[in-house]
Amino acid sequence: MIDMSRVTCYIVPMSLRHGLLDLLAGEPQSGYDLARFFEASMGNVWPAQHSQIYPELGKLVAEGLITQVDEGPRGRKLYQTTPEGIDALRTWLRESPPDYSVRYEALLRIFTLWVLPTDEALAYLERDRAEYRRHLAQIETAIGEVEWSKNPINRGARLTIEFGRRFYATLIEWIDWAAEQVRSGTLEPGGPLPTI
Amino acid sequence: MIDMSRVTCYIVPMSLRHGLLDLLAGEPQSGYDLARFFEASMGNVWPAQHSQIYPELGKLVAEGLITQVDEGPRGRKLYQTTPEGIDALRTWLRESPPDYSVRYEALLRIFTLWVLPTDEALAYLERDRAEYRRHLAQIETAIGEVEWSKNPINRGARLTIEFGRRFYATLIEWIDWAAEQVRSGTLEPGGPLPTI
DNA sequence: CCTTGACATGTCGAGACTGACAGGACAAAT
DNA sequence: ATTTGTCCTGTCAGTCTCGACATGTCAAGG
Repeated sequence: MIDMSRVTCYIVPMSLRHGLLDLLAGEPQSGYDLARFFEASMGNVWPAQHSQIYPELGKLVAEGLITQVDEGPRGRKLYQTTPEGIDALRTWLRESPPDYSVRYEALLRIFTLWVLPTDEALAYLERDRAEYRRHLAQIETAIGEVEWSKNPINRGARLTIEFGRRFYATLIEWIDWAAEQVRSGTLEPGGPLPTI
Repeated sequence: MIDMSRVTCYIVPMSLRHGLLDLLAGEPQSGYDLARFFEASMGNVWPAQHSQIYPELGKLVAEGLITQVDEGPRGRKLYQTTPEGIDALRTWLRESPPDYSVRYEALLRIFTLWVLPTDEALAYLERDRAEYRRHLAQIETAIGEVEWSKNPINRGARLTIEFGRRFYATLIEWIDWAAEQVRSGTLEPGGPLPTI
């Protein structure tokens, strides 16, 4: 007899695989394309290295969720999502609960900023700010360059990209505020409470 | 001879350990406290389960970065960060490059929203919106309840919490915009391009 | 008395993820 | 001719992370 009281696990992370299924639902792409595209768009909410992408593509082919539609120069393999793959995406959205948790190391570090002297903390925030400006610029470039109107897939992606834009704009506004607080001595002993 | 051309790795993730070092730098806390606190504050940028926290506390004690300062009822163990632990935090901030990547599964899903019919996509966004409102409310409660003025540690945490507040406010504004786009047929074949 | 539920600490196996390693194809420049 | 650089696919060891499992304490209420 199987002890059914023990069988309580239904968790299905596998975010990467669903990201890939989405990206391969439009134009066929290679693992190399995907790795680069991840950097620029989906990578803003779910980063992935090629070392993780290639094995996953293999599994997806084995399960019939994508197929290799062509082979280009230098062994370049082009994949595309099958109808079964699209079904898998639909099931994923419908059946599994979203994971609303956020992981952001760069912000975790701000918690610890009090261990640095004020001037060093300010320099730290300045470096972060520059990074955020880069991200914002990159997203705005993407918004300007890609043909979003093409199909529902691209227009759907445009929705998320728009969040990216607002996200980095908010980050920059926030970090300016934070720098102002630090400048006024918040991180020093007996310093003032941050004010909104 | 060691082939130095191969020694190129310096990566130090270990975010959790530094999160714990920060949290234990003020009032002594137990693993149980930390697990609960993670949910409410640091967990907004770096979630952690107790099953990961307890072993990490053991390692930190072994390395002398925290010490057990007291034992309460029910075997409750109270830890506090040592001066060496604070040094480790400072070194972390100074020597290791921040990881600016964001992981957010709930937003990854929005990429794929086009596989659902418009009405179902709208219901999906509505559920997300409710979730974001919950998070925002929780953060605003935390802002109102905690004594942020106490010390630099708490005031530093207040900086990050403030970002959480703005983050969820931005999410809600964005999702209202996204729902409006979906309502106007963006995810249907031949639908309009999202407009800002 | 005994059940229920919150408090509290811990382990474990499996899967996710990373950086490093490895190697081949093709184009352009030297 | 050969070097350099980008393109392109892949593997692997080690770490991180999670859900499930396991165990025990204490207080309150029935």
